[in-house]
Parts: sequence; C-alpha cells; structure tokens
Amino acid sequence: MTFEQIDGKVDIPSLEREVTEFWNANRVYEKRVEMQAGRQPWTFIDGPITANNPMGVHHAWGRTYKDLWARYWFMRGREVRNQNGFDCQGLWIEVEVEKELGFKSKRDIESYGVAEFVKKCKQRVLEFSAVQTEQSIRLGMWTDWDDPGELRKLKAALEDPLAETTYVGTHGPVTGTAEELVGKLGSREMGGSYFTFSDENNYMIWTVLKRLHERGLIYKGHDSMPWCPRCATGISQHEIVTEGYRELTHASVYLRFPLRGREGSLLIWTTTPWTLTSNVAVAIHPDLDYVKVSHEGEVYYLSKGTLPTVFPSGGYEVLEELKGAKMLGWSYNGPYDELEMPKSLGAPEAHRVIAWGEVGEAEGTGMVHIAPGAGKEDFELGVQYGLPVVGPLDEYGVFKEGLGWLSKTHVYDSPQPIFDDLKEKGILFRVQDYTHRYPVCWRCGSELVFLHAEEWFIDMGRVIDKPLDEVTEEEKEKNLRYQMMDSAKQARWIPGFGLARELDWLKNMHDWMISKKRYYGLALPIWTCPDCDWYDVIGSKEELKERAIEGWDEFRGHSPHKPYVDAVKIRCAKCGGTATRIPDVGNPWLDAGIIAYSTLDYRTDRKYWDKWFPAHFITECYIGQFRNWFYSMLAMSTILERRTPFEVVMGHGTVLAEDGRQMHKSWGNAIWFDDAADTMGADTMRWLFCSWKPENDILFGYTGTGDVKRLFFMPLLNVFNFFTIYAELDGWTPDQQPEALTELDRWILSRLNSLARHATEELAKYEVFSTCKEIERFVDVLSRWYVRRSRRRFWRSEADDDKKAAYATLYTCLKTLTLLMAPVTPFLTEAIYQRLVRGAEPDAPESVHLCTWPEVDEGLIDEGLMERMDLAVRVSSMGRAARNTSGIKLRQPLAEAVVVADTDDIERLMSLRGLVEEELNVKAVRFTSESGELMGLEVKPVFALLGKKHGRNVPRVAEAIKALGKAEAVRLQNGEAVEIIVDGATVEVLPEEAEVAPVQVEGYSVVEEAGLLVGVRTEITPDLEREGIARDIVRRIQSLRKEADFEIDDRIATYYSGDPSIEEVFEAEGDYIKAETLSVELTKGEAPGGAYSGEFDIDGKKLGLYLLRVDG
RNA sequence: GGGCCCGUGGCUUAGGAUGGUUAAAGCGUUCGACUGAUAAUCGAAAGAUCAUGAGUUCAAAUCUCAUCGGGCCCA
Repeated sequence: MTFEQIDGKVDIPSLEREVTEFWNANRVYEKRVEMQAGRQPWTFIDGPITANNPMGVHHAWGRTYKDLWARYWFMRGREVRNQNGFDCQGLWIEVEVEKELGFKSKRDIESYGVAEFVKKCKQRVLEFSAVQTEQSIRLGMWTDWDDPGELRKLKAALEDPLAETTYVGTHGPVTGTAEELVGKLGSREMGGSYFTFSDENNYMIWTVLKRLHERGLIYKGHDSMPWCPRCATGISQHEIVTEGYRELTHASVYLRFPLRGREGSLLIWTTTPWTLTSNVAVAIHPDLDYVKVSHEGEVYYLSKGTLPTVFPSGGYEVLEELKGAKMLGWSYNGPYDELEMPKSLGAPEAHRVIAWGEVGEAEGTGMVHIAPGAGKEDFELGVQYGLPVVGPLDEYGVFKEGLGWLSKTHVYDSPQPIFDDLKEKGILFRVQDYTHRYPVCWRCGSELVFLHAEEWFIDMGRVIDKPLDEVTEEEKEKNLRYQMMDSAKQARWIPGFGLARELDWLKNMHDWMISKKRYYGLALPIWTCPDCDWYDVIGSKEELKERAIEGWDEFRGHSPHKPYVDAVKIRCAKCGGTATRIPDVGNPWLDAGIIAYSTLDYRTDRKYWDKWFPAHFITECYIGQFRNWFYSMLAMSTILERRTPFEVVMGHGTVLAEDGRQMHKSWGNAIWFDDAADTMGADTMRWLFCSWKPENDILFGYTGTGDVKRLFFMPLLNVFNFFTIYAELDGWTPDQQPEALTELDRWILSRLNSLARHATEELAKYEVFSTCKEIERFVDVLSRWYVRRSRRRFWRSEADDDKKAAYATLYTCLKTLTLLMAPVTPFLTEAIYQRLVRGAEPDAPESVHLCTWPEVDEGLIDEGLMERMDLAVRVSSMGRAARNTSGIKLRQPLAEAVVVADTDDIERLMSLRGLVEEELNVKAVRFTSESGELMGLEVKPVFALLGKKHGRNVPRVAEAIKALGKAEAVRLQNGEAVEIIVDGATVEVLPEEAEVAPVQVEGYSVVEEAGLLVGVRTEITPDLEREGIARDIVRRIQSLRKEADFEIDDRIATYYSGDPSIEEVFEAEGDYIKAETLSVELTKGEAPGGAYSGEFDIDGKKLGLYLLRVDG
C-alpha cells in the first residue's frame, strides 16, 4: 500500500503512543544526533525544573517551546545541545520530605538525623526526576534522557550510599558508590539530564564564591525576617504573599513613653507587645501635624488626625500644635530600659524620635514604635540611623537570657503578662482588640514573628545616583549591579519589555542574601573562627582537602552536603584557632544560576565550554524569573566572565484555568498533565501553546484544546485522508508528474512557499505564534478552496494530466506542511509522514524528524496570482451570499452570475471565471463595469417635508418623485435639487425631500461589498430545473451506493421508477447521471432480485431507486 | 510610592512596530445549505462609538499625554 488513511474518528493520544513506540524501536532521536555531530552548534540552556512533584500543564508550555526550537534547529542541520535540567536542592524539597515523614519542626529533623534526612531529600529528587522524565517524553521532548528505571534503581541503591553499584547511563554503564554516582549525574560520562545537586554544580559555586571573596564581596550581615517559631524556620516574603495571611484578632496596646527633659509622654500603639522589649526609637512623619494634649491629668503627644480614634469620647484638651519635624531628636524612657539585654546593647541611650516617610494616621497614634530586632522595616530604619539591634527571641520563639522575668517564657504567652507589667509601671494607657490580616506559617498556621538573624550576603554594588549611561567604566569596575546591567543588554529579550523589567530589578535589587538556616542544599563554603572575627571561603574540594586540619576522613567519599562536610575544620589564619563551616545552606538560585558553567565543564574543559557558551536561546515563564533565574544566570556569568550567558531570552506568561483563575486543586479547575496527555493528547496541547502569544497568560482547558482538534487537526486530517483515498485508488505515485499545472495548482503552491518562507524566517527569530496562525490559514484555504475546487479533478476515471497535476500539487502541499509543522506537533506529523511519504518515496528518511527543513522556492511565489485568487474567493463568497438570500439551493444550476467590478479587477478575474462558475453552480459568469446591470436607484419621497410644502398635492408630487429616472436620482444623491412637472407646473424637489436608495434589478439576487457587486439570475428555466432534478437524483443514488457499502469505484446498474416528470429527467440527463454514479446502464422499472433499493421524495415527487453491482 | 504589562461584539482572542476603504477570527445565538472528506463540512445574519478624556494629523483601535479599571514585580 502506497498511502494509508488515518481513521477519521482518530484518538490522538493512541496515535501518539504508536509514534512513541516507533521512535523508540528505531532509535530515531539517536540517529538524528549522530547525523548532526560536528555541524554548526546550536545551544539551549534549560532552566531547571524542581524535581519535587509531578510536572504540571504549566510546565508543558515552556517545555513545548524548549523542544520545538531544538527540533527546528535539528532540521536546519545544526548540532544541538539541549540538556534537560533538574533543580534538586532547597527548602521546597525539605518541606515535602518533612511531610512524608510527618515532621512538624526542625527539631524533628535533628532527632531523625541530618544525614538520613539529606539522603531522603536526594531520593525524593531521584523519584520525581524519573516521573518528570517520563512525562516530558510523553510531551514529545527530545533530548538525552536518563532511563527513568535507572534513576529509580539509583534511588534504591542510595539506601546504602557507600556501597558499589552500577548506573546504565546514556553512554553505557558506570560503576561507583551510589553517592558518587548520584553526584556525577548529568556529567559527560553519565549522560542524561543535569542535576543541581551534583558535585560539580556545588563545587563550581564554591569557585564563584571564592572569587567574590577575593574581591571582598562576601560579607556577614543581619536581617530581620518573618519566622515561624513552631517550625523554627524563616519564611520568605514570597511564601507569605501566596497563602500566608489570616484574619486575626489581637489585643493591641496604647502606652506611654515618658519624655526625657520635657513634660508629657509620647503615646505609642502596638499590636505586637513582645516587641516592646526591643524598642529603640519612635518614628514620626516630619510633615504631619502633631498635638500636645492633656487628658485625665496626663500630657500626651500624638498626631492630630488620630485624636478621634484614640479619645473616642473626647475629654482631652489641646495644649499645643506642632509639626512632626519639631520633635525629631527628642529622647524618652522606654518601657523595658531596666532589662539587661537592652541595657547592654545601649538601647536606653539610643532612644530618640526619628523621621520616617511611611508613618500614617490610618491607625495608631501617628507615632511608631521601632524595634530593629523585631521587624523588617524597623531593621532597615535601624541600619539607616545606626540604631542598636535588640533581638529578644530565639528560633523557637522563646525570650532569651537577659530579659528578666520574660526570659525563658514563650512569645505566644507574653501579651497578658506584659500588659500587667505595663500597668504596674503606670505607663499603660489602654488595651484594645484589633482585627487585622496577620502573616501565618503556610505549613503549620502558626503566627509568625520577626527574628533577627545573621546572614551571609553578596555585595551586589551600590546604587549610583545618576542616569545609567553616565555611569563610568571606573565606577562599574567594582560594582556588580552595573556590570550585570551591561550583560543584560547584550541579550535580546522577548518580549522587548523584558529588558526594561530586568534593568528595573537590577536597579532596585538589594545585596543577595545567599544563606538559609536549613539542612538540605549547597553547603556554603564559608569557614569562620569561633575565637575571632576571621573567615575564609574555600573554592574547591581540593583546596578543602589541602587545608583540612581534621575531619577529612569523615567527609571522604561523600557529596559536599551536610552533615559530612561540616566535619572538616581548617586553621584560622588570624588567631590560629579551629575554624568551622557556618551551618547554613545556600540559596537555591545559586544552584540554578551556575549551570551555564557547571554543566559545560568550565573548570575542567574550557574548549568544550567555549563551544557551547553562551546559549543561543533560553526560555522560561517570566513571572518571577527576572529576579530569580534570569537574575542568577546573569549574576554568575557576570562574576565569572562579565558577559551574558544567553543571546536570546524568551519569557512567556502563566497558565490559568479556563475560568481565568489560577488552577487550584480545591477549586476543581486544575488539570493534571497526565490527564491532559491521556485525553487531549500532547500535540493538541503543544499546538494550543504555540498558537498563543507568549507574553499573554493562557486560559488552558478542554474547550481550547477541543477547538484545536476540531478546527485545525480534523480539517487537516480530512484533507490528508481525501488525498490518500483517491491516490491509493488511482495508483498515483510521486513519479507521475504532470506536464502542466493549472492556475489553481500554481496558486496553492505559491501560498505554500510563502508559508514556508514565513515559517523559516520567523522560527529563526524565536517567534512561533504567527507561524501557527499562518499554518492554520493555509490549512483552511487548502481545505475550503483548493480541495473543494479540485474535487472533481480527482473523480475522473481516466488518468489525464490535469489529474496528475492535482495529485502532485496536493502531495507537495501535504508533505511540505508536515515538515513545517514537525517541530510543533512531532507526533501528528510523524503519523502523517509515515502514511504519506514513506510508501511513496523509497529513499525518504525513515522519520519526519530525520528530514531536513524544506527549501523555499521563491520562483513559485506569485504575488499577483495570490491577489487574483483572493479576489475570486471573495466574488464566490459574495455569490454564495446572493444565492443564499434568494433561497435557491446550491444544487439548482442557474443561468448566470453577473460581477460588477472595475476593469482592472475584471481583467484579473477573467482566467479564474471557471472556478467561480463551478463554485456558484452557474452556467456562466458575466463581467461588466456597469452597475446599472444589477442595481437601480429608488427614490422615496419624504412626506414629513413635502406635506408642509404641497398640502393636498402631496400624492401627485410623490408619484412624480417615485417615477424619477436614474439621472435625476443620482443628482439628488449628490445633493442637487431637481425639477419635476406636476399638473403642468414645475416643482422643485430639494435633496432632503427625497431619499435615494439602491435597489436590486428585477430577476437578480445581488450582494454588494467594497466596490464589488455580484448578482445571480434567479430565473429557473425548465432546462435548468431538469438539471437540478438530475443533480438531486445523482445525490440519492450516491447516498444509496454508500448505504449499500459499494466501493467507490464499483460499477452499477441502476433501475428507477417514479413520477413521470422525474422519469423524464432520467431520459434527458441520462449521460450525466451515468457518469456521475458509475452506472453502466439506466433502466426504467423495477430491478431483478438482490438489488439495493430506496424510496425518495424530491420536491414532493416520488422516486424509487434499485442498484445492482456489476462485475468487471 | 516606583517599574512593567493589559483593557477590542455576550465570552476568548487577532490586529497595534510602519496611522489610510466597511476593525478580523473562534465560541455562543439565529437562519440556511451541502452530501462518496460525512457523528464531518459549508454559508449567511445579528452583535464593537476598539476602557474614558484630551492632543498630534487631512486621517487614530494603532502615535503622545492624562484618568479609570485589572494583573505582575519591587518598595
């Protein structure tokens, strides 16, 4: 069999499974890679997906892009490097493992054992990297995948980390301890995806951090961060924003801070009484109006605007009004100045009034209590004003030593005792319930506190207060911020506003906090001396070994993770003490940011790195990546090489559910990737994603993918099936080329080549949306015009040249289209290619994905022809509309269609008239530039105006107006007055007294549109009527043939009986009926036994038909 | 508060860089047709002052500014 159909009721997912099996059985991907080795490189760097859960449909969007350009460049003949990557370290994985193990806090991890916990984290990564690998293969992603089974075996082997095992990588088996092999995943020796927990990835970051340290850019700082006392962990701002707020009611307190050296107190309000232990300053707004008031014998300062809320029942007297600015620098006595910790840190001496622009009057007293050790903004203000930092809580929310009676009590139990204490001290003003949105831990729901912690930072460079382009080379020299901006500008950002966003982030970013007080992640290579302030950064495993003074044996054979690496100690270069590693792990964006170096063997094989760096292309969902992955990639590359690691970066939007909301398990609008792949199919998703503008968020669901299938895939498959049915029947093969092509053929080939040109150029620019739209348009015209207008050419029984032309043309269209679509819909195109090309062209590559990208034949692009055909399509469409309004069915032939157009258009349409005749089922198309052929002008009197002017003569005037000729009508239309004769008198008719409207000429149904007029003659002569009936008869015979299950090319004998007027048609139109229905004879009367019969009704007249298959 | 994006028929979106006849699709609605691609398909109709206001221009959905509304990022 040369050509093979695809079942019209095709189940796309099962088709895709069949294609996957074909690829696997024939090692198609491997063959492609071998074919391209040593050619011009194309390199893609994958932003790692967190291997922590199954992937979602939102991942499928970006992954579709990632795959499509790799396939495109494969077809363009490049050597492609597109290694997939997994993000393997960080809190998210810890959280899932904690859930698995039922842990509630960090204490649970400590008692379980850090080594075991880290192992569990690695095992989780191996499990889900296997799952995601399977899913990605299901999506059709082509890259050097690990065998998921091997990943799972390695996971099991890791149970005993130091035991020998073997991993079958993509280049063959590798043997080592389980922990060693895990640490080598993704290396050139092992093949497969890269894993950010690999030894190389971690040590490469050590190298970077050491370089930064050598430049003096690593420092220890402080931060005040939201903290869950129950989980004993910091919570990032991001975690709070997504689901971390709850409506809560707390007891808030108003209290007095007595002023030093002047009368009265500052009136302070706070919702977090525990922070009063750490008060250092009071912030006011310098421009706000404040008042000094007396109330029940006490004197207070507060802002004027808050008087009504503070004293709801009045009873105060304003003694003085003043601007906030006048109070700056005033000193006061804090509520806990007697405690040892604040005293030792110098808080009492520091107490003063400071300015802060964020102070408002919406709540409180317009005076804000500032505790730099217990709040984020407080901390920043503290840095700005050089205030001491009092951090009262430990990581479990317990008050530290040095806080008197509060020490060792828990922060959650503190409000009431504090209120009692304040009352005893005589500074309590009022306690009052207050409801607000308060941050809580997204894992356990505990209320968060702010904790002051030591953290490690990279100095990203100060902001220089001048326009970007005026920053000098010298200023940039020590300033990563500006160097990164330069790197960012070297890349092309899609969409264009991406660069502006990245630069905005770079302008505003703070120093990079790289430490996190957790267990599973990059071991920050910072060793500190417990006896002095010395610290150093280690740049490699080798350096660590060399400098180790103890613990190396314990560490040997392990990956650089906690707890083993912590055993290694080095000598303090300053005091000779024993320095230990800080317990912190690294920010996971360090892991993802380094991969343009770590995965390309930057440290060990610079030639290899040179070949593949920088990436030609990267793409990710842009929400968040400007400050995450794009940022960290730029940072690392700027530190190491001061250049961008990617040439083109494309960002795309987020996937939303079809109701326009985020997909959410509990809202019931989420779609899982596996379900989507199983029901709608991977290619359907891929097409939906690619035919969407990347910068817009996409509404993803079964309606959209259903449309893809119904409006695009099905018409395409229908055309394909149409071709295969007839080509197979006729035994056409591609070597049967025609002598000449028709205009219709040349037109569709012209369309095809301009499509190919568009696709080639746009895909090279990383633009796929418009290509998909063009392809959809092409399939539309191919189906609705080329094939529809060519159908009869395929039906003819003899194989003439015109038929060859039709086959050759349609074959070329389908084959080229398949190649153009191959990168976007790899499964569907493979299914078509196998059935269309493989049987017909013995030398064709065995897979569509082993083909080269189609060449564009510019010579076949004929702009003039395409314009003319567009015109013919429009005329046909208008003609159909005209028939439609006349109510005459299309099967009924009509005598003529008249087209009114200018002479140029007539000229252009002339050679295409045959197509229009067939399409409109008319005997002839007549062209004219005289619109009067189809449209007259009707003049209607405006009675409202005429009545006043002519009184009782109106009817006769109106009569005369209606009877006006065309010339006068035109003058009226042009705003001129005309004269008429009524009863012998001359009457002037003003333009406003008559409405002029076009009206159709009798006997035609007419449609008008933009300078064109198309009409069909509606008269049905007896001859035409007979022909119409003949077509009706043909249709009934055809449907009967089909019911009878005859083959398309079976010959039949037809017997008929019925109304005399119908029988007469059989005689008059016999030849036509015979030819159309493959009837070798037409016989009046009932058939012999065994005939297939049917009774019909044609416009109320009876028809009986009896069909017999004839052999030979 | 700063930066960026988006507002187009009932719904979902094209078009927008380069201003130019009557703003284009699909869904939905209504009517009709076709019939050897057929549980498919095709045609037609109704439906939009292109968020609002101003400006530039002979001409603005498109360019500029402002306002309103929605979203994202950073404070």
